[in-house]
Amino acid sequence: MTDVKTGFNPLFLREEELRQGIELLFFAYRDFTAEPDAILADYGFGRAHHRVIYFVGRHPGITVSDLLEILRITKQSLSRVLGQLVMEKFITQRPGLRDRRQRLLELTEKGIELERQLTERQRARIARAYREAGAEAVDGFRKVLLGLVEEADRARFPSRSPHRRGG
Amino acid sequence: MTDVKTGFNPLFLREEELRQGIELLFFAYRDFTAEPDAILADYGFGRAHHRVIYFVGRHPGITVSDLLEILRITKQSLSRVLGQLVMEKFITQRPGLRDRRQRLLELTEKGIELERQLTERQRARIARAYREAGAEAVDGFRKVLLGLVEEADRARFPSRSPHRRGG
DNA sequence: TTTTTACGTCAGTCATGTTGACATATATGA
DNA sequence: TCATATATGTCAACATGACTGACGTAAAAA
Repeated sequence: MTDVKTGFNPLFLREEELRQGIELLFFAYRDFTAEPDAILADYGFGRAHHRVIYFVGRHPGITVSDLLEILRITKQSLSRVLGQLVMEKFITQRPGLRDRRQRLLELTEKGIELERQLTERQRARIARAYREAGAEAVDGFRKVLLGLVEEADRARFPSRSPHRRGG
Repeated sequence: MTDVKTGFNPLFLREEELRQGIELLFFAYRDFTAEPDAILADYGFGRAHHRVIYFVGRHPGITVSDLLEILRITKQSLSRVLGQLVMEKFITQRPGLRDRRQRLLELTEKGIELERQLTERQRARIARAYREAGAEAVDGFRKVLLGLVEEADRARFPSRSPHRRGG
């Protein structure tokens, strides 16, 4: 039985531990977004633009509705940001082949360059944290974060294939 | 030497792995904030109110400047949100004892109740993720997230004392 | 006594989200 | 073929939460 007085809890779910988890997420996310935000400001863009650029870069040819599902915002919100990015030639639209109602989105060369510049900072930050924490910690990080994500979106994260040593 | 062709990288820092980390953070944070956001809407509050309520609850008697450092926003931004919370009696202010210029912030009973209601959802979500991932994964999660946080703020997260089994 | 600090306020602006209504082109099913 | 559903876009109005800049006040510190 759980011993409240001594602070021992077999499920490791003590209040303090959970609050630290909450705060780690807050501080990590705060610092994780700060660097790209500064770069975006130079372009007159904001974090919303980064998200669009990121996911279009990640899924070339993505449809507007798929992007909306990822971002969980309204089409009107997306429209403003996406419109700017298309107008300023960071993203191109082309009609779908099977379904010509769709506007498939892709980064232009310019868009790829900005995406690279933005994501580079975040990649470097993650890389450093991964390196310092070690491979085993990275597995735990992934496992817990995946548990925080809604069931429906977990399929976006296939479990890694093991490292092929020399193969 | 790193073998690019075979995808083997001894530092585990392959592009794909880093992008998955970036996306895990995005999706986890998105879903982590969605539930409290919905509750806050019932009160006519937003995420900014949650952050203030959370950190005042976490550090009773916190000063305005300390809160500003945590949130990394301007005093004008904080002012509006904090002003509402004080006016609607979720938070009280009292002058500092040693320094009477300070306004020490504390949650009222009403504030504590709202904080509990909001944080409960996040705590439950984290608790579930922790439970499903296991203690070892939790350690890794903490280690990596801490590495993402700016050096200056890492001291906010003391390393856990080991579980005392039986007192 | 002067300066600095902690905090507040007024005013204006911007980015990003919302709801609601309506429009258009295309796909799909009866 | 015709009706309906879907993918996308647009206009308008609004709320939240961030920003800068300027100025004010009380208390601490030099």
